[in-house]
Amino acid sequence: MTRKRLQKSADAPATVRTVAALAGVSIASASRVLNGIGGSAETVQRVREAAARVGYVPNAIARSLQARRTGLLALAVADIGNPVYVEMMRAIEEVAKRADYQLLVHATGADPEGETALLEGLARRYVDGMILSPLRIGDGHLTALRRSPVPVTVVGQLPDEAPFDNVRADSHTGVLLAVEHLATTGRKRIAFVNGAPDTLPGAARMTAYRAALAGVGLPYDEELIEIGDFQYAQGRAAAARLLARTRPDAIFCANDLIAAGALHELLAGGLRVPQDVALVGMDDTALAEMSFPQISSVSLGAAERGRLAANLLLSRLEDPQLAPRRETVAPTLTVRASSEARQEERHR
Amino acid sequence: MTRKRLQKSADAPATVRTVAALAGVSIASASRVLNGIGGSAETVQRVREAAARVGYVPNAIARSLQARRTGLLALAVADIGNPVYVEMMRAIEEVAKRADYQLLVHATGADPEGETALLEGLARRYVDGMILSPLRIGDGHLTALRRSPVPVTVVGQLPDEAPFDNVRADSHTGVLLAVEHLATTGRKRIAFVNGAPDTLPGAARMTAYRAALAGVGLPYDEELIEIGDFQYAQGRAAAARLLARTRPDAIFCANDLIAAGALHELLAGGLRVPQDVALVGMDDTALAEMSFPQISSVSLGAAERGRLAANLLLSRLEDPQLAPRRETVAPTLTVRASSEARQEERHR
DNA sequence: ACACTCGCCGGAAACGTTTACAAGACAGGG
DNA sequence: CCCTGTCTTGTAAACGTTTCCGGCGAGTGT
Repeated sequence: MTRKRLQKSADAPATVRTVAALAGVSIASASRVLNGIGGSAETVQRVREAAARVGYVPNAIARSLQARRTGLLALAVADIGNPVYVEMMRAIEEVAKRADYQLLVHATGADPEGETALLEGLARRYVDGMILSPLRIGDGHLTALRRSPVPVTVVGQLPDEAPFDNVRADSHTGVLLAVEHLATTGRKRIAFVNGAPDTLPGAARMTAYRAALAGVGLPYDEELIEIGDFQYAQGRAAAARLLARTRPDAIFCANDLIAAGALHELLAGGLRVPQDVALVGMDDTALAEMSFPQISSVSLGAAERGRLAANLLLSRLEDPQLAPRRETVAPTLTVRASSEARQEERHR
Repeated sequence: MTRKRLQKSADAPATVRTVAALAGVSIASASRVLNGIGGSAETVQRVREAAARVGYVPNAIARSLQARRTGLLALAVADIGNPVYVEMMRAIEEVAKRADYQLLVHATGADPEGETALLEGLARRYVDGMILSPLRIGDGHLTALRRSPVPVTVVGQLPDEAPFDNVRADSHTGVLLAVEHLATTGRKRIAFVNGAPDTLPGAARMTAYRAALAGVGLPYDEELIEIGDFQYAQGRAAAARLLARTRPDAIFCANDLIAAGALHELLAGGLRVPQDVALVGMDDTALAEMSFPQISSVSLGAAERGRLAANLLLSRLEDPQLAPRRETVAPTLTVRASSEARQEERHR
């Protein structure tokens, strides 16, 4: 049966059989040598040489089919332009690399079809597991998650009964931290520029804002609310509308991109930050540090969420029978120049 | 030979044979129905039903092995935290999607080992092609590129004789644009904050800066040069060193992250931008627009480079025999508030 | 009634790898 | 001299698909 064409069309990529034939051994021996298990000195030498001669590169797809694993993990995020996801990605990558997985990232662009398509595409075993951080989550997602042949860990709010590994931020406490901070430093008219209210974070932050106001004994005022999406441009436009309408003494923004936009509007309007208007963002990304003045921001622990998600996923890969787990990470507030107490003038 | 176990261990994922057995047809028929080609109404119905019952999800790995294509492209960039790569990625993704490829991104972290490892790993046919945008390029890269079984398009400088599809920016002209703009608006002491000089862009921008100075008839002054890397923090530190040492009337930065850092230092030092010191960045990313004042920046056409690279890759996938091609995209300067002409006071 | 086409079907090969298994070679110990 | 154990090798099955090909039944035209 070795009378198969030993020479293929000449430039077809070399396979293990090419190598084996050239070295004059069986494909089993060739494979063993190439994987560094067994083989007499003689065969090892011959196979190595043959492999080098034809420039043999193993076909990872075939290997994965046989091994039933690829060694790849995927991260799907809505918007990789948002630095908070970059942070999360870095954390995941570190954990993954330590367990000898490579991480691939896909930006779904917040479009739910893209996300389910990804679930139905990539997750068909191109990757061994997946971390998904959706902005919205619909029935489509849930059924896609359920059918997924590989484990998926979800970062973000998930219906309580959904049986998936899940890491969530505590937006509620995070918003509370920001509002309390602003209130205790004497601000009374605390505006809120939210992202899209039909997203999970958007909805959560909105209700948390109302609750927080009540908590510190401030009245809720429709006038002080504006809505954009979670991007810079829309956030900035929303801040502009807000400032054209009313004059808050503080603005809390649903993420740092929005906060950067608001800062821009404030400064362009000749207002001093924080003396005239204080500013607090959310996610505590590099952007908050890069702005001038630096923006106070509530961290929802993106890196920590990434780490946790990665670990959940890895442990599930080891033992698929595990019961679904759910972790929540605590927010922290970093106060920077944009919301320093009023009385102290800034100096440097 | 159908006496193979029809029931596997019960919870093993369903394969096409499971479906076929359940529907009482051959695997060939099952496969055909599942791919929507042929089949009598009767069988179509039975197979569909069986597939739904067992929650059949095709194994993409197996499919790819047979089809010898995966429908995936990869983009490897050094630092996904740099918005310029985000822009490039978006452009690539759009082109890829239109050709029915999905794009996966991997951040190599500028570490050359990671990059060659990626080439040798991913490119072993997990993806159909790859776009690589390395900061440095060594012999390791070149040989890895040569052995790669899938086509790789390189974005960035490449040795002239290297036979790979290649898209490059024109750093030289870009720097010239910036320096000429600053010079013609009356700036005489134009400082330069570079990134790592041992990277390809770093080296190119350095020599271009010297040439540009000569071009506009300004003297080259060591004092006006500082070096960081291409990140914000190092760039900012470099700008701080520069300002502690001397007093330029303009700063040109090798990318927008550095420029953002320089802006921070300038403002913190109480200097007015652009009245006291003008500022120009490079890459023209979202960051330049988000800063206050907005930063003038030279675009090296990241999106366009991405588009071109994607198209080169796609056309090579169609016809592997194509001769290697090389494209260069022209830079453009966007003047914003940070470098407006001196005499006009800014207003808004 | 016969030859022909046409659509559907199943068997089997193929994609490129790893690995279980058995067989052969050889050495050492009794 | 034989038995046993170790080491190496090759054959073949397996991973889960898709697809080539030959067969078969039904319909059509003469």
